[in-house]
This record gives sequence, C-alpha cells and structure tokens, in this order.
Amino acid sequence: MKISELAAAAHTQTETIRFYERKGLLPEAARTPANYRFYDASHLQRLAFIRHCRSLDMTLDEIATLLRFKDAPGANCDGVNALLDAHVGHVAQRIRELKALEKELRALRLQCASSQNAADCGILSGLDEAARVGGRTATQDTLGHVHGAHGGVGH
Amino acid sequence: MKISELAAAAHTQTETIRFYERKGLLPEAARTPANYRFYDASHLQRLAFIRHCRSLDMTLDEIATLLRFKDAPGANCDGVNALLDAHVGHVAQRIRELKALEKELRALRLQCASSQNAADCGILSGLDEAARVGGRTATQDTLGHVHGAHGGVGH
DNA sequence: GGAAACCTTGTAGCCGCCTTAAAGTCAAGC
DNA sequence: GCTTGACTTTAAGGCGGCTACAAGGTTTCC
Repeated sequence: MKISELAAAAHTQTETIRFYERKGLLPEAARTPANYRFYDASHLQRLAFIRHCRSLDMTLDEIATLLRFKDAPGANCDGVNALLDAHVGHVAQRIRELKALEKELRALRLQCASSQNAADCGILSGLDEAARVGGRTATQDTLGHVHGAHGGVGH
Repeated sequence: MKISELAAAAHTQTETIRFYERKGLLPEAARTPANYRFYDASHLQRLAFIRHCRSLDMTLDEIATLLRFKDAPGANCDGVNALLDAHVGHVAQRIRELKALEKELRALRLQCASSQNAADCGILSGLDEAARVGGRTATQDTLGHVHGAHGGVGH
C-alpha cells in the first residue's frame, strides 16, 4: 500500500508517517520505481503500535524504547516494566497537579460573583494578591513529562 | 533594578523576561546609558502576575487577555469570568482524560507480572493487541488546551 | 588594569507534529 | 495525446513557551 492508504488505515496523516520515519521509529520504506514509499501489513502494525502508545501520552523516546524491546524479543523485559511504571507515575503526578490547579481556579472564580468593573474584579485582584504572596510553587519539569492543561492526541 | 534582579525577584530567568517583552506581555523596558534594561516595582508586579497565571497553566494568549482587562480597569470584566470558566473546563477535561489513561496504563502494567522475555511480555503484546483493536480514541485538541502528561511550570 | 560577572542582540534548538510550496507521477476523461 | 486532478516527493517554516548558545559590550571588584 502507499502512504495515503497506510495513513487512512492507521488514522494518521501522511506527514506524521514521514516524520516517524525521519525519527527512526518506522524503518525506511521500500520505494516504487516512481520513488513512492511502499508499505505492507507489518508497517501498519508498527504504526498502529506507535499511535496507540502516543494516545497513552508516551513520548516518542519512550515509544522508541518499547520498539527496541519489540525488535529484540529475546531480551529481558524488565525495562518495559520500569518504563511503564515511570510513565504511570508521570500521569498520576500530573493528575495531582491538575486537581490542585482546578481547586485553586474554582476558588478564584468565586471571587467575582457578578459582572462589574475590571478595576474591582475579584479574579484579577485575586491573581494579583496571589502573585504578591508567591502563589503555588509549581513543580519543575524534572518530575515528569506529562504537561500542561491543553490537549490530547488524535487517534 | 536590572534584569537579573527582576528575574531573581520573580523566580524567573532573564531570557524569559526578554521573551515576554518580545511577545508584548511586558512593556518595553527603559534603558540605562549602557543600553541595559531597567525596571521598577510595577514591572515586578506585572511579571509576578504573568508567572502566577502560568503556574495556573494558562496560555500566554489567555494571560494577554487578562492583562488587557487589567490595563483597562473601567471595562466590564465579564470576559475575565468567561476566560476563567473556560480554563477551569480545560483543566477538568484534562483530568478526566488522564484518569482514564492512568486506569488503562495500570491495567496494562498488570499484564507483565514478572520479568521474562520481551517476546512473551504481556505489556508489549497488550499494546499490540490494543493497537489492532483500535484502542481508545483520544480526544482531539479541539476540546481544550491542557496537554500531555509531561510537565508543569516552574515558579 | 585585568578578570569575572554582568548585559546586549541574534540565532537555533526542544517536542510532536502541521502546513505550505514547488515539483514529479499517475489514472481517468475527452 | 492532452488535460485535469489526485496523488506523491523533498524541504522549509511554524506552533507554544521557553532554553541555550555565540559574540560582543559594560560594569564591578580586587
């Protein structure tokens, strides 16, 4: 199959496939005489694996590690367990952070009960006050790789 | 004060301050004869506001909107409420996604109870199987802006 | 007066793609 | 045979929110 067919089968975009190839997650595809990439079922399998892992919010580095284990079936799989444990830890950590965040945001929201002037808005002054006090001290990136409040991965 | 003093006072890096200036979140600073940026307490206030909002996982666009309200104190602050409501929604949505994710990851983790060959690893085969079936269909980015599983903002 | 610690601008890199541009290929219709 | 349109190719640039680095100017301390 060619790239757009693989893309359709994996619910992915063609550019994403080429991107994974550049990154070494997918092997370099065979080419037709016209220099078109040409794929078979094994490529679909591998791509589906990658996309599923991405939908589990793993980084491409984490996925590359898993693929290395898949490519060396004789190896001990302790590393897989460790990777997954770490990843679950990242996700759990991020959930805790976001819950604290949600609580703080809801409290902030209550400070502006009804519409009025921005000068008197309890939210803006609340943000000011919290900034002066120092506010919550967000955890640095060192703890995990699960970011922000914005997103998710298409599938 | 100069930039490194402002940075220290706001627990920020100098490059981040210049970045915010370029993005229009901070006004262009006054300069000393040697062309050094020079700040006063009002800049620290504004920067602290920005950093606190970032620690609440707001985007720079959202923060810019809030700053516009602060800069126009006579305006009606309905927009502030709307922005915050939307942001709380993003965070809550992301928490739901990450909880589902955590559940799935923990289930997956149980599939490889003890260390063995990668070829027989329940996690790898579980990922394969889920990929074949189609797995969870992650929500597209259209729903909110709170992403990934990796991160947080320094403060 | 010389070294270290600051400051300046500019540029490039990180992640995980997405978009665009310019050019080549292929199948169908007239 | 020729055009149209749907594919493909590579390369480059952009997103957000910074961070890092290079090459130079300035200030500060001994």
